[in-house]
Amino acid sequence: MDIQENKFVTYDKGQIALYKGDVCKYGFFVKKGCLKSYVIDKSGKEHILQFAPENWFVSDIESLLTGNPSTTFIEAIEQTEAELFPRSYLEKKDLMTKEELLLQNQKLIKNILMTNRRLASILSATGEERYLEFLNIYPSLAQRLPLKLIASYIGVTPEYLSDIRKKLAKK
Amino acid sequence: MDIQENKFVTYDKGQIALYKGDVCKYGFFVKKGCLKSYVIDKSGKEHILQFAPENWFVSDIESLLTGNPSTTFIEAIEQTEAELFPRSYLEKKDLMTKEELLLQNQKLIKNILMTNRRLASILSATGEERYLEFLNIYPSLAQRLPLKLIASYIGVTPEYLSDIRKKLAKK
DNA sequence: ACTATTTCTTAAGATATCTTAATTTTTTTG
DNA sequence: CAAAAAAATTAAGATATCTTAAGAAATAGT
Repeated sequence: MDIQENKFVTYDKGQIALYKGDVCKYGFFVKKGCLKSYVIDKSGKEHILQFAPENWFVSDIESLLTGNPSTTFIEAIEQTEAELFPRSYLEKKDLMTKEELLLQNQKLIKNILMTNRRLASILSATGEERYLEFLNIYPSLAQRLPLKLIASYIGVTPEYLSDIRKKLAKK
Repeated sequence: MDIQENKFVTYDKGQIALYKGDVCKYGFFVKKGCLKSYVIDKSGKEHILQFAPENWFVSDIESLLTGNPSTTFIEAIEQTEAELFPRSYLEKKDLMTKEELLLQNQKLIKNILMTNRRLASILSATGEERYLEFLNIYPSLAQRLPLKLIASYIGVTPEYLSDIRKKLAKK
Protein backbone atom coordinates (compact mmCIF):
# COMPACT_ATOMS: atom_id res chain seq x y z
CA MET A 1 0.00 0.00 0.00
CA ASP A 2 1.37 3.39 -0.92
CA ILE A 3 2.05 5.86 1.80
CA GLN A 4 1.16 8.70 -0.49
CA GLU A 5 1.12 9.66 -4.13
CA ASN A 6 4.18 11.34 -5.54
CA LYS A 7 4.40 13.74 -8.42
CA PHE A 8 5.97 12.96 -11.75
CA VAL A 9 7.80 15.66 -13.65
CA THR A 10 9.46 15.89 -17.03
CA TYR A 11 12.62 17.91 -17.59
CA ASP A 12 13.99 18.97 -20.93
CA LYS A 13 17.63 18.41 -21.69
CA GLY A 14 19.57 21.13 -19.92
CA GLN A 15 16.74 22.04 -17.61
CA ILE A 16 17.68 22.57 -14.00
CA ALA A 17 15.69 20.65 -11.41
CA LEU A 18 17.44 22.15 -8.39
CA TYR A 19 19.44 25.36 -8.09
CA LYS A 20 22.22 25.78 -5.59
CA GLY A 21 20.95 28.04 -2.83
CA ASP A 22 17.36 26.86 -3.10
CA VAL A 23 15.97 24.49 -0.55
CA CYS A 24 15.73 21.02 -2.01
CA LYS A 25 12.12 19.97 -1.63
CA TYR A 26 12.31 16.56 -3.27
CA GLY A 27 14.33 13.51 -3.89
CA PHE A 28 14.34 12.63 -7.59
CA PHE A 29 13.83 9.07 -8.68
CA VAL A 30 14.62 8.84 -12.37
CA LYS A 31 12.20 6.81 -14.48
CA LYS A 32 13.60 7.71 -17.86
CA GLY A 33 16.55 9.81 -19.02
CA CYS A 34 19.42 10.97 -16.81
CA LEU A 35 20.06 13.63 -14.20
CA LYS A 36 23.36 14.87 -12.84
CA SER A 37 24.16 16.56 -9.55
CA TYR A 38 27.13 18.89 -9.45
CA VAL A 39 28.89 21.73 -7.69
CA ILE A 40 30.49 24.81 -9.23
CA ASP A 41 33.85 25.89 -7.90
CA LYS A 42 35.32 29.37 -7.41
CA SER A 43 36.59 29.56 -10.95
CA GLY A 44 33.23 28.59 -12.37
CA LYS A 45 34.06 25.01 -13.21
CA GLU A 46 31.50 22.28 -12.83
CA HIS A 47 32.26 19.08 -10.90
CA ILE A 48 29.83 16.20 -11.18
CA LEU A 49 29.06 14.36 -7.97
CA GLN A 50 26.57 11.87 -9.30
CA PHE A 51 24.83 10.62 -12.41
CA ALA A 52 21.29 9.35 -12.00
CA PRO A 53 20.14 7.31 -14.99
CA GLU A 54 17.03 5.11 -14.94
CA ASN A 55 16.09 3.78 -11.49
CA TRP A 56 18.61 5.88 -9.65
CA PHE A 57 17.87 8.32 -6.90
CA VAL A 58 19.48 11.72 -6.60
CA SER A 59 18.97 14.68 -4.32
CA ASP A 60 20.78 17.22 -2.18
CA ILE A 61 20.19 15.01 0.83
CA GLU A 62 21.42 17.53 3.35
CA SER A 63 19.15 20.26 2.06
CA LEU A 64 16.25 17.89 1.70
CA LEU A 65 16.47 16.68 5.26
CA THR A 66 17.52 19.84 7.06
CA GLY A 67 15.93 22.59 4.99
CA ASN A 68 19.30 24.31 4.53
CA PRO A 69 19.99 25.87 1.13
CA SER A 70 21.35 23.23 -1.19
CA THR A 71 25.03 23.25 -2.13
CA THR A 72 24.51 21.42 -5.39
CA PHE A 73 22.69 21.77 -8.68
CA ILE A 74 20.65 19.00 -10.25
CA GLU A 75 20.16 19.12 -13.98
CA ALA A 76 18.78 16.98 -16.79
CA ILE A 77 21.43 15.63 -19.15
CA GLU A 78 18.76 14.21 -21.41
CA GLN A 79 15.01 14.59 -21.57
CA THR A 80 14.13 13.08 -18.22
CA GLU A 81 11.10 11.82 -16.38
CA ALA A 82 11.37 11.65 -12.62
CA GLU A 83 9.24 10.82 -9.64
CA LEU A 84 9.43 13.43 -6.88
CA PHE A 85 9.67 12.27 -3.29
CA PRO A 86 8.83 15.23 -1.07
CA ARG A 87 10.51 15.80 2.23
CA SER A 88 7.31 14.93 4.03
CA TYR A 89 7.51 11.46 2.54
CA LEU A 90 10.97 10.91 3.89
CA GLU A 91 10.25 12.54 7.19
CA LYS A 92 7.15 10.67 8.11
CA LYS A 93 9.03 7.63 9.14
CA ASP A 94 6.31 6.75 11.58
CA LEU A 95 4.22 6.04 8.52
CA MET A 96 6.88 3.77 7.08
CA THR A 97 6.83 0.11 7.79
CA LYS A 98 9.88 -1.57 9.16
CA GLU A 99 10.43 -3.19 5.79
CA GLU A 100 10.51 0.18 4.09
CA LEU A 101 12.94 1.46 6.67
CA LEU A 102 15.17 -1.54 6.14
CA LEU A 103 15.05 -1.01 2.43
CA GLN A 104 16.05 2.60 2.88
CA ASN A 105 18.84 1.37 5.08
CA GLN A 106 20.13 -0.89 2.36
CA LYS A 107 20.06 1.92 -0.16
CA LEU A 108 21.97 4.23 2.13
CA ILE A 109 24.60 1.57 2.68
CA LYS A 110 24.98 1.03 -1.04
CA ASN A 111 25.37 4.75 -1.51
CA ILE A 112 28.11 4.79 1.10
CA LEU A 113 29.94 1.93 -0.56
CA MET A 114 29.94 3.64 -3.92
CA THR A 115 31.02 6.99 -2.58
CA ASN A 116 33.78 5.43 -0.52
CA ARG A 117 35.05 3.50 -3.48
CA ARG A 118 35.10 6.68 -5.49
CA LEU A 119 36.91 8.57 -2.77
CA ALA A 120 39.58 5.90 -2.53
CA SER A 121 39.95 5.99 -6.27
CA ILE A 122 40.32 9.71 -6.53
CA LEU A 123 42.83 9.76 -3.69
CA SER A 124 45.00 7.01 -5.03
CA ALA A 125 44.60 6.60 -8.78
CA THR A 126 45.75 8.64 -11.77
CA GLY A 127 43.36 10.18 -14.26
CA GLU A 128 43.94 7.34 -16.68
CA GLU A 129 43.26 4.73 -14.03
CA ARG A 130 40.09 6.48 -12.96
CA TYR A 131 38.91 6.59 -16.55
CA LEU A 132 39.47 2.85 -16.94
CA GLU A 133 37.61 2.24 -13.70
CA PHE A 134 34.72 4.30 -14.96
CA LEU A 135 34.58 2.27 -18.16
CA ASN A 136 34.52 -0.87 -16.05
CA ILE A 137 31.92 0.15 -13.56
CA TYR A 138 29.59 2.07 -15.88
CA PRO A 139 30.07 0.66 -19.36
CA SER A 140 26.66 1.79 -20.51
CA LEU A 141 27.03 5.30 -19.13
CA ALA A 142 30.42 5.51 -20.78
CA GLN A 143 28.78 5.08 -24.14
CA ARG A 144 25.79 7.21 -23.39
CA LEU A 145 27.46 10.28 -21.92
CA PRO A 146 29.59 12.88 -23.68
CA LEU A 147 33.30 12.89 -22.84
CA LYS A 148 32.93 16.27 -21.23
CA LEU A 149 30.70 14.91 -18.49
CA ILE A 150 32.79 11.83 -17.87
CA ALA A 151 35.83 14.07 -17.51
CA SER A 152 34.03 16.15 -14.92
CA TYR A 153 32.99 13.04 -13.02
CA ILE A 154 36.44 11.46 -12.87
CA GLY A 155 38.04 14.79 -12.04
CA VAL A 156 40.06 15.78 -15.10
CA THR A 157 39.63 18.40 -17.83
CA PRO A 158 38.01 17.35 -21.12
CA GLU A 159 41.25 18.14 -22.93
CA TYR A 160 43.19 15.86 -20.67
CA LEU A 161 40.67 13.05 -20.99
CA SER A 162 41.01 13.42 -24.72
CA ASP A 163 44.76 12.91 -24.33
CA ILE A 164 44.15 9.88 -22.14
CA ARG A 165 41.93 8.36 -24.79
CA LYS A 166 44.53 8.91 -27.46
CA LYS A 167 47.20 7.23 -25.36
CA LEU A 168 44.94 4.28 -24.61
CA ALA A 169 44.07 3.89 -28.27
CA LYS A 170 47.74 3.46 -29.13
CA LYS A 171 48.11 0.52 -26.81
CA MET B 1 17.35 -2.60 26.71
CA ASP B 2 20.50 -3.85 25.07
CA ILE B 3 20.21 -6.24 22.21
CA GLN B 4 23.41 -7.95 23.25
CA GLU B 5 26.71 -7.35 24.94
CA ASN B 6 29.62 -6.24 22.82
CA LYS B 7 33.31 -6.79 23.37
CA PHE B 8 35.79 -4.10 24.27
CA VAL B 9 39.33 -4.24 22.96
CA THR B 10 42.46 -2.18 23.45
CA TYR B 11 44.89 -1.52 20.64
CA ASP B 12 48.42 -0.24 21.02
CA LYS B 13 49.58 2.60 18.85
CA GLY B 14 50.38 1.20 15.44
CA GLN B 15 48.45 -1.99 16.01
CA ILE B 16 46.28 -3.12 13.14
CA ALA B 17 42.67 -3.89 13.93
CA LEU B 18 41.72 -4.99 10.44
CA TYR B 19 43.92 -6.21 7.59
CA LYS B 20 43.01 -5.77 3.96
CA GLY B 21 41.95 -9.14 2.63
CA ASP B 22 40.52 -10.34 5.93
CA VAL B 23 36.81 -10.40 6.46
CA CYS B 24 35.76 -7.54 8.68
CA LYS B 25 33.93 -9.09 11.60
CA TYR B 26 33.17 -5.94 13.55
CA GLY B 27 32.31 -2.31 13.46
CA PHE B 28 34.61 -0.35 15.76
CA PHE B 29 33.16 2.28 18.03
CA VAL B 30 36.02 4.26 19.53
CA LYS B 31 35.77 5.01 23.24
CA LYS B 32 39.23 6.46 23.69
CA GLY B 33 42.12 7.14 21.31
CA CYS B 34 41.88 7.23 17.53
CA LEU B 35 41.68 4.77 14.66
CA LYS B 36 42.24 5.36 10.97
CA SER B 37 40.97 3.44 7.97
CA TYR B 38 43.06 3.51 4.82
CA VAL B 39 43.89 1.90 1.51
CA ILE B 40 47.31 1.22 0.04
CA ASP B 41 47.80 1.96 -3.64
CA LYS B 42 49.88 0.19 -6.24
CA SER B 43 53.01 2.10 -5.38
CA GLY B 44 52.62 1.30 -1.71
CA LYS B 45 51.35 4.66 -0.59
CA GLU B 46 48.76 4.93 2.13
CA HIS B 47 45.57 6.98 1.65
CA ILE B 48 43.44 7.67 4.69
CA LEU B 49 39.71 7.35 4.19
CA GLN B 50 38.59 8.15 7.70
CA PHE B 51 39.75 9.12 11.16
CA ALA B 52 37.76 7.76 14.07
CA PRO B 53 38.49 9.60 17.30
CA GLU B 54 36.34 9.28 20.42
CA ASN B 55 32.69 8.42 19.75
CA TRP B 56 33.19 7.76 16.07
CA PHE B 57 32.40 4.57 14.29
CA VAL B 58 34.63 3.01 11.67
CA SER B 59 34.55 -0.22 9.74
CA ASP B 60 34.92 -1.72 6.31
CA ILE B 61 31.16 -1.62 5.90
CA GLU B 62 31.09 -3.60 2.71
CA SER B 63 33.12 -6.44 4.14
CA LEU B 64 31.23 -6.35 7.40
CA LEU B 65 27.85 -6.64 5.74
CA THR B 66 28.66 -8.93 2.83
CA GLY B 67 31.48 -11.07 4.16
CA ASN B 68 33.73 -10.14 1.24
CA PRO B 69 37.41 -9.60 1.99
CA SER B 70 37.92 -6.05 3.17
CA THR B 71 39.60 -3.52 0.88
CA THR B 72 40.82 -1.33 3.71
CA PHE B 73 43.06 -1.47 6.74
CA ILE B 74 42.06 -0.16 10.14
CA GLU B 75 44.84 0.81 12.50
CA ALA B 76 45.32 2.54 15.83
CA ILE B 77 46.97 5.95 15.60
CA GLU B 78 47.13 6.18 19.38
CA GLN B 79 46.53 3.72 22.17
CA THR B 80 42.84 3.06 21.56
CA GLU B 81 39.93 1.48 23.32
CA ALA B 82 37.05 0.40 21.12
CA GLU B 83 33.75 -1.37 21.41
CA LEU B 84 33.28 -4.12 18.84
CA PHE B 85 29.93 -4.45 17.11
CA PRO B 86 29.79 -7.87 15.47
CA ARG B 87 28.06 -8.46 12.18
CA SER B 88 25.34 -10.36 13.95
CA TYR B 89 24.46 -7.23 15.85
CA LEU B 90 24.03 -5.22 12.69
CA GLU B 91 22.29 -7.98 10.82
CA LYS B 92 19.61 -8.73 13.32
CA LYS B 93 17.55 -5.79 12.33
CA ASP B 94 14.42 -7.66 13.22
CA LEU B 95 15.58 -7.38 16.80
CA MET B 96 16.04 -3.64 16.45
CA THR B 97 13.26 -1.32 17.37
CA LYS B 98 12.05 1.19 14.86
CA GLU B 99 13.76 3.91 16.84
CA GLU B 100 17.08 2.15 16.61
CA LEU B 101 16.63 1.69 12.90
CA LEU B 102 15.83 5.35 12.47
CA LEU B 103 18.88 6.29 14.47
CA GLN B 104 21.03 4.06 12.34
CA ASN B 105 19.56 5.68 9.25
CA GLN B 106 20.43 9.11 10.59
CA LYS B 107 24.01 8.00 11.13
CA LEU B 108 24.25 6.60 7.64
CA ILE B 109 22.92 9.86 6.22
CA LYS B 110 25.46 11.85 8.16
CA ASN B 111 28.18 9.59 6.83
CA ILE B 112 26.96 10.24 3.31
CA LEU B 113 26.93 13.99 3.83
CA MET B 114 30.48 14.04 5.08
CA THR B 115 31.82 11.82 2.35
CA ASN B 116 30.02 13.83 -0.30
CA ARG B 117 31.39 17.05 1.04
CA ARG B 118 34.84 15.58 0.98
CA LEU B 119 34.41 14.31 -2.54
CA ALA B 120 33.29 17.73 -3.74
CA SER B 121 36.27 19.26 -2.01
CA ILE B 122 38.80 16.92 -3.48
CA LEU B 123 37.34 17.36 -6.95
CA SER B 124 37.24 21.13 -6.87
CA ALA B 125 39.72 22.53 -4.38
CA THR B 126 43.52 22.84 -4.34
CA GLY B 127 45.70 21.21 -1.72
CA GLU B 128 45.97 24.46 0.17
CA GLU B 129 42.22 24.96 0.19
CA ARG B 130 41.64 21.43 1.38
CA TYR B 131 44.11 21.93 4.19
CA LEU B 132 42.31 25.09 5.31
CA GLU B 133 38.99 23.25 5.18
CA PHE B 134 40.44 20.50 7.32
CA LEU B 135 41.61 23.02 9.89
CA ASN B 136 38.13 24.48 9.92
CA ILE B 137 36.17 21.28 10.16
CA TYR B 138 38.45 19.35 12.50
CA PRO B 139 40.39 21.92 14.55
CA SER B 140 41.04 19.48 17.36
CA LEU B 141 42.20 16.69 15.06
CA ALA B 142 44.46 19.17 13.31
CA GLN B 143 46.32 19.70 16.56
CA ARG B 144 46.24 16.13 17.62
CA LEU B 145 47.40 14.39 14.47
CA PRO B 146 50.85 14.42 12.86
CA LEU B 147 51.18 16.34 9.60
CA LYS B 148 51.90 13.12 7.79
CA LEU B 149 48.42 11.76 8.47
CA ILE B 150 46.66 15.00 7.66
CA ALA B 151 48.53 15.09 4.35
CA SER B 152 47.34 11.59 3.55
CA TYR B 153 43.76 12.51 4.41
CA ILE B 154 43.60 15.63 2.31
CA GLY B 155 45.37 13.91 -0.55
CA VAL B 156 48.82 15.52 -0.78
CA THR B 157 52.34 14.36 0.10
CA PRO B 158 53.78 15.33 3.49
CA GLU B 159 56.47 17.36 1.72
CA TYR B 160 53.89 19.35 -0.13
CA LEU B 161 51.80 19.95 2.96
CA SER B 162 54.94 21.23 4.59
CA ASP B 163 55.31 23.72 1.72
CA ILE B 164 51.68 24.72 2.08
CA ARG B 165 52.19 25.45 5.76
CA LYS B 166 55.23 27.55 5.06
CA LYS B 167 53.35 29.60 2.51
CA LEU B 168 50.42 30.09 4.86
CA ALA B 169 52.73 31.16 7.66
CA LYS B 170 54.10 33.94 5.52
CA LYS B 171 50.69 35.47 5.02
C1' DA C 1 20.06 19.77 -46.15
C1' DC C 2 22.34 23.95 -44.01
C1' DT C 3 23.73 26.66 -40.46
C1' DA C 4 24.64 27.27 -35.78
C1' DT C 5 26.03 25.35 -31.68
C1' DT C 6 28.20 22.22 -29.04
C1' DT C 7 31.67 18.77 -28.45
C1' DC C 8 36.11 16.82 -29.36
C1' DT C 9 40.88 17.03 -30.57
C1' DT C 10 45.50 18.90 -30.80
C1' DA C 11 49.40 21.34 -29.30
C1' DA C 12 52.36 24.42 -26.60
C1' DG C 13 53.38 26.54 -22.57
C1' DA C 14 52.21 27.03 -17.49
C1' DT C 15 51.50 25.25 -12.81
C1' DA C 16 50.39 22.32 -8.97
C1' DT C 17 52.02 18.66 -6.99
C1' DC C 18 55.27 14.74 -6.61
C1' DT C 19 59.84 12.44 -6.12
C1' DT C 20 64.07 11.96 -4.19
C1' DA C 21 67.37 12.84 -0.99
C1' DA C 22 69.61 15.12 2.53
C1' DT C 23 69.21 17.73 6.99
C1' DT C 24 66.93 19.11 11.13
C1' DT C 25 63.66 18.54 14.65
C1' DT C 26 60.79 15.93 17.52
C1' DT C 27 59.36 11.82 19.74
C1' DT C 28 60.05 7.34 21.56
C1' DT C 29 62.48 3.93 23.98
C1' DG C 30 65.91 1.43 26.64
C1' DC D 1 69.52 10.99 29.64
C1' DA D 2 71.30 9.16 25.42
C1' DA D 3 70.50 6.67 21.35
C1' DA D 4 67.38 5.33 17.98
C1' DA D 5 63.41 6.02 15.40
C1' DA D 6 60.02 8.78 13.46
C1' DA D 7 58.41 13.12 11.72
C1' DA D 8 59.08 17.51 9.57
C1' DT D 9 61.56 20.69 6.62
C1' DT D 10 64.03 22.12 2.55
C1' DA D 11 65.38 22.18 -2.09
C1' DA D 12 65.95 20.75 -6.91
C1' DG D 13 64.38 18.43 -10.66
C1' DA D 14 60.49 15.57 -12.69
C1' DT D 15 55.71 14.75 -14.06
C1' DA D 16 50.75 14.81 -14.25
C1' DT D 17 47.48 17.70 -15.25
C1' DC D 18 45.70 22.32 -16.52
C1' DT D 19 45.18 26.50 -19.43
C1' DT D 20 44.55 28.67 -23.53
C1' DA D 21 43.52 28.79 -28.12
C1' DA D 22 42.44 27.20 -32.47
C1' DG D 23 40.64 24.02 -35.73
C1' DA D 24 37.92 19.62 -36.78
C1' DA D 25 34.02 16.84 -35.98
C1' DA D 26 29.59 15.92 -34.45
C1' DT D 27 25.01 17.24 -33.07
C1' DA D 28 20.90 20.00 -33.03
C1' DG D 29 17.76 23.44 -34.84
C1' DT D 30 15.47 25.72 -38.66
